[in-house]
Amino acid sequence: MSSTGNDLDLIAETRRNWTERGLREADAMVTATSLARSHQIVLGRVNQALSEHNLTFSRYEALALLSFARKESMGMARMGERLQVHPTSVTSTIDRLERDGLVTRSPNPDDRRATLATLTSTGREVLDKATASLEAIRWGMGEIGDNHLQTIAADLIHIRESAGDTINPT
Amino acid sequence: MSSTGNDLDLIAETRRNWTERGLREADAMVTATSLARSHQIVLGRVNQALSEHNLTFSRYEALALLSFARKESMGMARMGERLQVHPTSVTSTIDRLERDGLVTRSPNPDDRRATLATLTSTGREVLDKATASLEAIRWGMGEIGDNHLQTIAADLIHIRESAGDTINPT
DNA sequence: GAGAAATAGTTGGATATCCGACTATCGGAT
DNA sequence: ATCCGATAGTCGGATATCCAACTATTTCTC
Repeated sequence: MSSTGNDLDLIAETRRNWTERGLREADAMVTATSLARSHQIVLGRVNQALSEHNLTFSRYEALALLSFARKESMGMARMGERLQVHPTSVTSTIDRLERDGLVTRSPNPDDRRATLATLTSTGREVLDKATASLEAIRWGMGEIGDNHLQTIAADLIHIRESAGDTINPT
Repeated sequence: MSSTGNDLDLIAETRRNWTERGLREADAMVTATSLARSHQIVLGRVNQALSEHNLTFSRYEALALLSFARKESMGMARMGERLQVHPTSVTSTIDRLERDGLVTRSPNPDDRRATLATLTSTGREVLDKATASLEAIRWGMGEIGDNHLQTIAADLIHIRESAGDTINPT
């Protein structure tokens, strides 16, 4: 799972191919590709670690978000904003969490359009165990030192900023 | 699409929440989350740009890979290795490219198990136009300067290396 | 107040991805 | 030569994600 079986640098190879063809924006292409590959690696490790808890990263994120909310409960629209996914993705995620007994749905008494998702005690337990698993694998970051991790996160701020994300000073 | 509508830094907020709860590996968590968000931003822009060509990034990558191959033709297993996706994903991608007339399937005369995917002339045209669109948006990297892009790609090498990817010196 | 505009959530449809299982074929070992 | 493990590709099933469209409410506007 960790080794790719390839004996050549796939990204350097792609850069070479494109450059031969007179590509512009080679740096942007390489960065975008590196980002995609890195994400694939990290997400794969995280999902692997979460699979023993019958979770995926999406579901884990939803549970964690609820755990921080007042009464461990939150409206679904708000969840979509926080998780930055489409409302239909929230519906889908909560469907499965509810099916597995980790979350319950209840009507919002103050707004009859709205639905509240609430963490169950089981959901809380699963979340805590899953969090321990993620800490054990350092959220998929392998043996990379904190200094490098901080550098990566700091550099990625350029991308988040370019999309209009709010960035607070550390 | 670019602005999130959130007036707070979602990642800094998550760090704060987790730190209050005594989380270990906060840097790893922040980096993993930043990576996921950055990927989402870039992939979203890229897919947006490709949508006018009826392509997705996955399909674009497959076309580009074929365009570099001898005779613009390649076995599907090899495509999976190069694109680093599961064989069934290659089947699925080629299905759609074939449906749209951008690629054809043909038997490999040297190995009756194997199937060759070959770029069609239409596929080649669509690829070239799509490439121009991606260059125009700098592969989703916005206005970020090449110096920053190079830094990001260089930092992400730590992650790729940790997964056993082959890295060639620049 | 009444109608229009905005918001909350769901459903249906599409794509991408993985996994397990299955068929066909290749190739090596005895 | 034959049998068995490895390889190529596909199919069915599951999840995640988006978009368009639809219902039910709420809120804003005149």
